[in-house]
Order: sequence, then C-alpha cells, then structure tokens
Amino acid sequence: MKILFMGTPDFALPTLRELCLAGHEIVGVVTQPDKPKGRGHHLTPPPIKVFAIEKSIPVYQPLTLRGEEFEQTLKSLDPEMIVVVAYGKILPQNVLDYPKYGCVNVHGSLLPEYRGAAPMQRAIIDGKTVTGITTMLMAAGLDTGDMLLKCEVEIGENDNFEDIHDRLSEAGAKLLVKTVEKLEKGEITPEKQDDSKATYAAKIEKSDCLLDFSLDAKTLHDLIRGLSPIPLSFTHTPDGKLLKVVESRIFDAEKTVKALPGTVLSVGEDIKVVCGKGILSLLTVVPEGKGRMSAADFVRGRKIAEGALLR
RNA sequence: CGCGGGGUAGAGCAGCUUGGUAGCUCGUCGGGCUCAUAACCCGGAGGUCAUGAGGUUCAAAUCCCAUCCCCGCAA
Repeated sequence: MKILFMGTPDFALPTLRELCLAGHEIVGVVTQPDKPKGRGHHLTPPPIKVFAIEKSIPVYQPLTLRGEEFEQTLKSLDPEMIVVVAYGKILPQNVLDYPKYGCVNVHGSLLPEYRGAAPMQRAIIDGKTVTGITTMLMAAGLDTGDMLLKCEVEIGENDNFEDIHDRLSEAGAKLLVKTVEKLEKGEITPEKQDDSKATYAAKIEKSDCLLDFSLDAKTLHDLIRGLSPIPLSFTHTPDGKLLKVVESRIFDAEKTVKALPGTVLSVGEDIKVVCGKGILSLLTVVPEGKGRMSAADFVRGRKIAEGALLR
C-alpha cells in the first residue's frame, strides 16, 4: 500500500515504525515544522522527522495544508491512503478526499468518548479503569469520523500519563497496521459514532494542574498521575515556592482529619497531606528551581515540616 | 543571544549579603540502651567547597573574571 504518513510527536513513532516493518511503501512523511524548544530555544526537529530521515523517507513540513503547494505535493506522492497520528493540524477537505482508501486516524480513546486533544490524560484524571485506541476514517469534524477498529487497554490504579501514553502508542501501532490490512481487503464495515454518547477531552490548561486539597484523596491522586510526568500538577509550600508532584499514593481514601485541607500531617519517607476526604501520600516531587527528587530527600533538605500548609 | 535556579561528605541542603577553625537532616561504620526495632543515646570515618598553579586580599566556599556541567520555567 502506498501510504502518506502524517504525525509529529513520540506518540506517532511506533505507528510509523510498524507500518515500515509491515512492508508498506511510505511515500512520504508530513510533520510539523521544526520549532524552538528547550533551554536556549534551539530549533528542534519533531521525533517523526528524525526517524524518517534515518529511514530515508522524504519529509514535508508545510506551514499549511491548504492551497496549491500542498495539493501539488499530494499529487506527486499519490498515496492510496493517508495515516494520521497526532499530527497537530486540521486536514482540509481536499486532502481528506484525495486517497482511494481515505484518511485513517489513530485516536487514544474508545470513541465516541474523549474526542479531542487530551484523551489519555482526561481518562486517567476521571479515574477510568479502561481506555483504548480507536482507528477511524477521518471526517470534517473533530474525531467524529466513522470507527474502524478498537482495542482496550486497562488503566492500573497507579498508572500515570506516561505509562498509558506508551502502552497506547504501541497498541495504536498494532491496531493501525491491522486496520490497514483489513481495509485493503474490504473486511471492515465503518461504524458511525453515537454522537449522543460523545464526550470531549479538552486540552490540559495550567489551571487544570493546581492541586485543590479540599477535594478527596482519590480525585487528587488521579489528577496527579494523569498529569505526570508532563506537565505535572503543582501546589505551593508555605514560603510561596512552587512544588510539583510527580508521584503519589492514596494513603487512606476515607479517613477525615480535623485539619485544614493541605496540611502536612507527617514527613519522613513520604509527605502525608490532609485532603477534603482521605489522606494523600506524596512520593516524588519537583521543587522550584530543582530537579525531581523523592519526598524523603525533599524532607531531609528541611524544605518542609509537619504542620505546613500546601495551597 | 527567551527567563530563572544550582554545582559544598554517599543523598538532600545551610553557610556566601557583613571574607577569618567546614555545618545540618539522613545514610554509613563502631559502641551503648532495649524483650525488640526503621526508635533512642554516645562516638568515628568520609569534603580538591564544579574547573582555572586566574584576579583582589595578610586571609576566599564567601568578593571579581573566565570556562564546563546540571536543573526548573516558558515554548
């Protein structure tokens, strides 16, 4: 199959890799332009570009897919199918319509739930125990296309975003390859999404990341792991310094303590914090201006004491 | 030239503003107490204070200069 691949971050990497291994002809890779990244704002190529160059696949980084220029590119490559995984731009109708087998997208949720930008994070934050991958034929709306194949992935009680991200990106790669095979043989009947059951997973905002200890321990734990290791949830120590939380555990889900939520109950190997309901144990943190360290190390540096209020 | 923090004992840090004996919480080793312990008490080992036969000074972890490295934010 002559496939044009469109994707940008690490999440898309396994899919491109598996497509290559499956022996498909990747006629080109479309990815976002290099962007200033990291300390010093050096221009950094997206992971997909790095991989494509290694494999000697032609790379295209158009500023826009609209207009003559990309239309010409598309015609010259003449793909039979376009595979899109976390590309980061909206595909215009003329692109959607071009390939014989259509544009197939890998989405990190069990559609129609969690359409949108941050399906994995939102599923964890909501405390879901199962999520998955859906492949679909892309349509004009946001993640509204007809569904092709699905596979489920369990979310463990302490799994974080990274765990789920890695698991789903691998699962997505396998499912996509399978989808391509079956689609080519005409073995899939696309299934319409039930719009009435659709939910939307909005992009993570900074305001989503502030820990509100008046919530219960389970909710906070889910938020912390859903945002870890990026962008990380945060609170503030009494001196006003930022304190990000990388890893937590529910110490006690039910116990209510007569103290202001956010109060540090004890320090030692972990930092136990009073919540609206229950007690949360912080295990790994990132203090302002520092790197990640265990709660025990943070405590040894005498950066926090029993009775301190986090807010 | 995006903004900022930092490099001091195995770990996490203080000390630097106002130069003058290397300090804290842990860990580690030895001893003690205890029915017992990750608890408690006593004692010890362990540091070129990132680098520079740099600058200033009677004297530099501390002030000045240069270089290297690490990290957070922002994107």
